Amino acid sequence: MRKRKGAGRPTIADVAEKAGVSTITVSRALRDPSKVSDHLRRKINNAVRKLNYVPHSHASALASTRSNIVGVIVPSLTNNVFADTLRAIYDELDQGPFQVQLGNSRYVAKDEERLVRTFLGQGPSAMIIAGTDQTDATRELLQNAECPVVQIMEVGDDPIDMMVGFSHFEGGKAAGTHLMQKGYKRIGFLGARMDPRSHRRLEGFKDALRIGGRYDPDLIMTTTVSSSVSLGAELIGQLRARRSDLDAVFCNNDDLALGALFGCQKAGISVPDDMGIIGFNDLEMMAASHPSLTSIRTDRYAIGKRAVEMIKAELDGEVPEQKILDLGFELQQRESTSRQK
Amino acid sequence: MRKRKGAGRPTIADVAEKAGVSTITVSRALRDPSKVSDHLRRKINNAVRKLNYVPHSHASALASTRSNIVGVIVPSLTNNVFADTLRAIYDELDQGPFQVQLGNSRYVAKDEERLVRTFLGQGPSAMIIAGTDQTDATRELLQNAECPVVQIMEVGDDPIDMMVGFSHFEGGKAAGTHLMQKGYKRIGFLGARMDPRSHRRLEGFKDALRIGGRYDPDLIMTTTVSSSVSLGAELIGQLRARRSDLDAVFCNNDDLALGALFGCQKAGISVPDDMGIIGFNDLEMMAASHPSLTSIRTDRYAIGKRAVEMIKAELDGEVPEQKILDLGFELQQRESTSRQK
DNA sequence: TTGTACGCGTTATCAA
DNA sequence: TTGATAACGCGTACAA
Repeated sequence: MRKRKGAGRPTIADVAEKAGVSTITVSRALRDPSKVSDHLRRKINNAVRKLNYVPHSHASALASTRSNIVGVIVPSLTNNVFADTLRAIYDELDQGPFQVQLGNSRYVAKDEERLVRTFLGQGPSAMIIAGTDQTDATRELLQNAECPVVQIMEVGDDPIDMMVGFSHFEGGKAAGTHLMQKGYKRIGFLGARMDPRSHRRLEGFKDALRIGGRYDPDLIMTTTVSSSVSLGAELIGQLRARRSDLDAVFCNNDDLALGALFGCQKAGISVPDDMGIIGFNDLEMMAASHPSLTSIRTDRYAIGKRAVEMIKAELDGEVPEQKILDLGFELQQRESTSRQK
Repeated sequence: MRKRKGAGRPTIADVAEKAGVSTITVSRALRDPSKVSDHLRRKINNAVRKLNYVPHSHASALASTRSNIVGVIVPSLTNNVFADTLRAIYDELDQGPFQVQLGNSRYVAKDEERLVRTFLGQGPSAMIIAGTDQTDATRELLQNAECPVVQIMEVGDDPIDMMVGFSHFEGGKAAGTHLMQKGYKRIGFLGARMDPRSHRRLEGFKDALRIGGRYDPDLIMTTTVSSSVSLGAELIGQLRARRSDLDAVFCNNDDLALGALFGCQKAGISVPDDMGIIGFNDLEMMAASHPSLTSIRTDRYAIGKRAVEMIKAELDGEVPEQKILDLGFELQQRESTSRQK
């Protein structure tokens, strides 16, 4: 007699025996209660409670070739922008039977591809992935995946499946337009990391300035170094050293904007009178600073929430109203661009 | 004949056939190459490559009652403090065969317990959990779990298994001592969230002030509201309204400290001359602000890194040098507490 | 609505 | 060092 011991915990067979039914009835009662009569369902639920039965997700995944995992891939764990979205995803998914599997691609396309491969290997219920700049191989993997796929944080023309986000090009354009409207003339751009979304913000910014006749490539200062507050102070210092007539900057993100503010304060430059500053994302601190900082507000929590809602709808067989959801953005004007003309 | 289709991808049996060996030999070659002869190992590795075989983690977990999952439970996804540690955990774990399973307890002990239950149900290779304040039930679950368990972010007397972190009590004490040394007399405390670690920082702070003869409970201002920069400005305003003679504050964390700085600037109070400010954690922005902000530096990345190293060592059967690892902290003095006496 | 029989892909057990 | 066989716990297919 060769018995293996297993994990020792109750199985669906134990529940079935206690409830006096077959295992498949228990299985059905747990996954879709409507398929089992009230009478048996009650008995089964009682047995589950008494035995403290917990479904064995690996066995379930193996038998059904479908796991309850939702794979989520983001390029950064420390960027606040993704933190809010992740929080929303966890908040939404924790209700149901799903498990989040989180991957960090570190802004490296090949790492992203590897993660997608690994996650798809688990037969996920759905995939959520940041951005629209996947490699061809990654796109193909996801297209062939038999599960809903949502690209988040931005929108574009060519979704793998679904998309929730906003247009970074339009966001950058709005920032540029705003600075011109406030009367600033020599308007610069500070950019860190310069991932594809940053590039699109820059393109939108350029577009606005060209239209306004104020585009000057000499005022654009970017680096691939990752973003930080200190870097904002550094970059604005460098740009001013190059062009002392600079009178406003659009910062790639809020960390840089805060750093630029500190840099100006150290150099004795008055914000907003001698220098206008606008950031991107509108993190909580932007409203609290002194002077308060203008920014482009994006609803990152909503992006995560809606992404999960779209997934749930598709899994429930609902026909989606739209595959692409543009949540837009909103310019929050504050003191840093409100100069007395 | 009733064939089910499976996931369609190559299985260990396909590899075995191609290599001309049995399945179990392939299994062994993959898990512990030293158990298989060079000759067969080479053939197997070739077959794996040719078929593009990827092990099926659910099947493995089912058969072995042990998954490659490392469960990680933190109380917040948006708090930068945990973001750095998480990044380290992902960096370390991405190398090996492990998968991170991340849970967000939202600072709710019951949610934490539920997550622990769920994760343990997956037969994890290890568990990492923030803090030392688990419920009795959670402790018992983890104690009975047949895997390494590391409590992170703080150290204490009574580890479930292992611990990596530092003493929040001592950190708070160092902050209080520093403010007294700099000559501040009426020293307050600003605290948000007030989770157990915040409480221990406060206790350390009180201890220092009592020793220095400067303890005044009237100068302690706390709230259970979650921390933010805006809140820092608000709290220091409230505390000053109550006690206009306040001349320094120890802020529970850096967000509050930055907010307190902004609050002072708005009210026309000079930092550090009329108000000393010290934060906790030393986020990157603290060195960049104007004036720069003193803080207690903690090495959050190292905490994650060391936690994973301890896990790997224990899984490799090594005898740990120590079950409790205190990584300490370091006071970073900056302008916000450097007044001209 | 309920049940029977079997397979999902892997590893533990025992034997050689 | 290698292999045959039987689990691991559950869901699918088919039948009643």
